Amino acid sequence: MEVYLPDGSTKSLPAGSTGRDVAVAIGRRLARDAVAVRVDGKEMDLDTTLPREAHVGVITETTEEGREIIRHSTAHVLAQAVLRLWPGARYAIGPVIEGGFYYDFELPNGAHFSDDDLERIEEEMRAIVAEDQPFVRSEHSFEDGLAIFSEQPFKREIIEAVREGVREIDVRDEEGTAPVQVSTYWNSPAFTDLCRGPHVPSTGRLGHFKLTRVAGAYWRGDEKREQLQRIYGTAFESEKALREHLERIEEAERRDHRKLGAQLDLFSFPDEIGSGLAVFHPKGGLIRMLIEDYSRKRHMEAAYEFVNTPHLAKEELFRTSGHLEWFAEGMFPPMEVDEAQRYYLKPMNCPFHILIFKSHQRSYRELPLRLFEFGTVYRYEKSGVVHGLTRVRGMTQDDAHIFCSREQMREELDSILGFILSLLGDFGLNEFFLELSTRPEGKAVGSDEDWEEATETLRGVAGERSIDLVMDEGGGAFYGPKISVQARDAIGRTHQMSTIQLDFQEPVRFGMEYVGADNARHRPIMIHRALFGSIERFIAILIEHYAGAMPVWLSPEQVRVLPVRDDHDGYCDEVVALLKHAGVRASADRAEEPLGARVRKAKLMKIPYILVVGDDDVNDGTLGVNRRGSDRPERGVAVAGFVESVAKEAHGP
RNA sequence: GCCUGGGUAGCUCAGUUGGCAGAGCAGCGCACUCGUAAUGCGCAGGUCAGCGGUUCAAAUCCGCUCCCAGGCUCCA
Repeated sequence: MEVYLPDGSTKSLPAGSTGRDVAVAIGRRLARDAVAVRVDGKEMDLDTTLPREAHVGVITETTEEGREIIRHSTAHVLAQAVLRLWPGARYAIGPVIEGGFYYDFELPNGAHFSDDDLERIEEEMRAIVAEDQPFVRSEHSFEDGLAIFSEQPFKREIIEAVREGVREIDVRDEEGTAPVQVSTYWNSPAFTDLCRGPHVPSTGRLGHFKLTRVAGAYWRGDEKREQLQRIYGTAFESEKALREHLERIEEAERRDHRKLGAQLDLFSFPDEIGSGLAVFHPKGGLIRMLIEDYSRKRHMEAAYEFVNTPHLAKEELFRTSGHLEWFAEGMFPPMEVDEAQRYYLKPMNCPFHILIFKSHQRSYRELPLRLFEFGTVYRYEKSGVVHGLTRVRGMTQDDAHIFCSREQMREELDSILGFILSLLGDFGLNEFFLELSTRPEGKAVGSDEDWEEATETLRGVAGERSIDLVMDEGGGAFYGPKISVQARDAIGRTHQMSTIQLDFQEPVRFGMEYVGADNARHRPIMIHRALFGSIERFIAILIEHYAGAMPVWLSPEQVRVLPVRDDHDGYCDEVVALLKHAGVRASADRAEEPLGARVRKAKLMKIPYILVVGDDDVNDGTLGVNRRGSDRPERGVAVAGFVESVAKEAHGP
């Protein structure tokens, strides 16, 4: 038989050879690292007998595909371990997810896993690995499959779903045999699981895993269905790779903005105020002000106009806008002001900006009219979803609504996108991709044609940038499709930042018009856009991106000056005064504690420059400069030169 | 909302079988005057999240409530 390899070469092997034979024929090392094979584009077990002619690639353990197979195989071992420890447990699904896997169970008598169970389960899993049980594939008809899993309602439901064609299944029809209908794997006579595969050849191939947490999860993600017990874990090909992965997770935890926010005294969430409602302390407030001021400056340059609107409004406004019809579940319940009048906290700023547009008759000469506001909105997020500053119940959007003609919209959208990328870049976010969210089925207003035109316009604008575009079907707002800009942070995570929404509906609902050059009345279209998303979220992302060490221009305290002894105080004060005069945020920390302790405190606050001044400096007019990120302080730096260079850095873009 | 874990001093966390509420850091006071990531001594600090119950006795056991974290999107 002939085997075509990915590098274009061909190998002849005896008929009936397996994937493993191919790996062995290529090399010993490859055979050792192989976990599965790809045959004509399909992943298969190493021990699968190959067809007479096939394109075969060996999947090795260090590739993403190889790791997925290891993780998936480990999930089966997890299921087997749980079934050993909880006889009568029912098992549902155990897929691979990004960076790991999970498996869902229903334990007998409504039992739940606790954190302590994880260790017991891991131990049992190690026993299964030590037993080196082979993974053996067998194929069955639907009827046999239902019989094998007669005690397993979740497995039966999956088989039924496959039979009814609700789910895709990997149907293989080789050499004219009947299509595979249901495939199972067993790795000991006592444990069989329903699975498409492939798997590693035997459990002995596994072992570098960790169970990370337990959680509740609904069967098929449907909150009306059974709540199952989920165990999350991850697995790697080696102990070293596993350890590195766990260290990466720790790194992410170190960067957690909630933790850093408390350590750096930036903000807090007092219980007395309520869930998802933050207060900004002086240092956090300063960062916030700096971000807002910079944004205002850029918006001013980009010909936006600044408006202000209140936080609440009468029910009627949100009826007109459609929010009460389409967004009510995201809104706080109304306030009854008197019998006849109900007020709502605003979940969005758009209705208010529309009213500003409508305050007098508009001419085409005024368009595009760009109204900008740092608008604080309130949204009722379910108690389980609030998270630090990234998912809150009260937030301030850097929100603008642009009213323009249909002829202007494309150019306007394009310039907004350019504006966004440039502004985010100034904050050190430079890696992006775009996401296009389309009409949410059953949750949208407006005609199909309008949606089509809006979606295509956005697609066109996005397509002109050389940035990846991914689709998010059904993810748009009720009034229109949107482009969101996703940014990648310093440790590779992506965050949704900006959104641009194109809206033909609100202008209709509010009866907006302008007078055209033809002296006739026309309907404007409306663009909603927020660049930071919300200031709160944006600050959270910056904190995590920079691990709390904000760029100099955004650091609440840029320079701290430490006199070695108290007879250096006078010189220290002079240096602070010079820095302040140059527009640098500087302060002194007197010699009431040992120098080392003061340096440490300043380091913990992640202050960009720590200056130490002592006898030599007083005599020579110099400084000792301890720069953030370097552990070697520089002595004898001239004051004037330092002040000039740090002042430049302190002012930002 | 649901599942799991948690809530003890400002922060991080101990607290055994139910038997006087603990430590480190931070704060305050005194001494120390120091050249680059923790000076020493002392003092103060608590409705053990809240409410109810069991008990001679509850941080600890039971019930309810509130708050926080993770998960509930990844599909054999």
